[in-house]
Amino acid sequence: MTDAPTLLWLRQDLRLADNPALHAAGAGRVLPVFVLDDAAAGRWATGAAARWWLHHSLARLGAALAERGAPLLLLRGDARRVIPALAARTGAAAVHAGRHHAPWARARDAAVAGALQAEGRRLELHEGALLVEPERLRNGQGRPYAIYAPFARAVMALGEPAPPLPAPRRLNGIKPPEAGLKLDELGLLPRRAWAAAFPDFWTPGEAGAQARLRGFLEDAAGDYDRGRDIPGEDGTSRLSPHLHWGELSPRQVWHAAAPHSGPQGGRGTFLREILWREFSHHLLWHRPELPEQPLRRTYASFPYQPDRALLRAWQRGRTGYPIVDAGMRQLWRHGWMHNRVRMIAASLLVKQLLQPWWDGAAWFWDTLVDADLANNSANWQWVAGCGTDATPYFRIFNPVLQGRKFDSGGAYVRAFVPELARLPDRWLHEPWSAPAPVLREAGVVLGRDYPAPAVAPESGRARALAALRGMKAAE
DNA sequence: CGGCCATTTCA
DNA sequence: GAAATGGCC
Repeated sequence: MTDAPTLLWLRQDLRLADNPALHAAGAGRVLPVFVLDDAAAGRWATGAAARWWLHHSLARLGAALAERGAPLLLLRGDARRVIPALAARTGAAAVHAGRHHAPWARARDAAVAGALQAEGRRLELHEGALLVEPERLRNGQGRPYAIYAPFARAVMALGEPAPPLPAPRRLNGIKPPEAGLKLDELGLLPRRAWAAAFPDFWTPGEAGAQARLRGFLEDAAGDYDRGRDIPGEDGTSRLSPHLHWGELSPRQVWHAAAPHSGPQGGRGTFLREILWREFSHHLLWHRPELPEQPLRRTYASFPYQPDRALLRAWQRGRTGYPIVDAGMRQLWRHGWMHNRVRMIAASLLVKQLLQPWWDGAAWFWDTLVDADLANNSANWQWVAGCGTDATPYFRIFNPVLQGRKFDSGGAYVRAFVPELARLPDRWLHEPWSAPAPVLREAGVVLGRDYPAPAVAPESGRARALAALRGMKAAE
């Protein structure tokens, strides 16, 4: 069976370059396959915005693979059944796939490996989604790192990751035993016009990822230390959705960014952001309860006050806090929110509005094109104060001060909250404080054109600290 | 990857 | 009296 074909099972590694699974499978006759598998993912099935991305990414990947002689087979169903069945029909000796570290994916891969093995075939999982595999990194006590700073130091101390693999020029594809589904038949695109503006901001697919990486390193990376915190500027890399779907590997990013500078300066800061992604993924690997349970167990008794109306006001960008509302509306329109504003918006929901962090996480999961179980869960726990390396609960963002500091010219708020556009900078981040003549001049009636604050500015912080004391008393 | 407030420092 | 500093929540 030396000429037995192999399956290349693509999941979250939708690229040709630096793809170890493709590299291994592409040595012989190969059938690339993608399976839309919502069953195994359960409640963490890909959210609506990420599905939009996936649709377009698969379109580009399918074209690139077909060009090289191995068209992509699209299927839907439970991969625990679909992959072994396809392997049997093609007579494949091996299935190659990139490692996928989410808890549900680990369980699924174990089941697939078992089913294949029972028929004398094998599942080969390849590295490449992370810079360092989670099993490989331990602290002085032999335990996984729980704090970011020593984690990042340890990763940096490992030195350069291996150089990226080239993309194959030609592939020896086999004829699939079935026609599979057309891309449209996967039903990934939203029915409503919600995502209509996404194409103005994103180019899913490997070429778009490379273009974005090069553009960022040429334009914004040098000023990243400052620019990354200004939501009104295009100062971040915006690589997160590309990284989530594996259109780009972290070691490709590393090797593209590192040559330009040492550990200091904009590129060093940028690489440390890439390490936050790495840290979140390691955390999820070692603490699979991360999406569901607070890592600090005392927070299980935190007295959240679930309120559907408050949650909805936050989701729709109608909290009455301009910087937060701008962020929530950016999220709805672009499928993405600037990182600085994510922190402010999340902090307001959890601390001032006393809404459960998992409700916020669920909304982000459905609306972010970069929704990623590790990053999303870890960062929400960080904001909520219940993560291992979390911001202390009493560290409560003041949305007015944050707005003044990071959107001082008001470009961001004016872009997404047009009803406040004519307010002068002085009052833009706290319209409730503006004198009546100023509001009149700007054509704003609070409560009609723009909501009054969902929680009174002077009481939000006190409420949050009172709730924290409530939790400690309940221990 | 804070904010608040008391206190100090310097114009 | 504004701006910087430091302890505490």
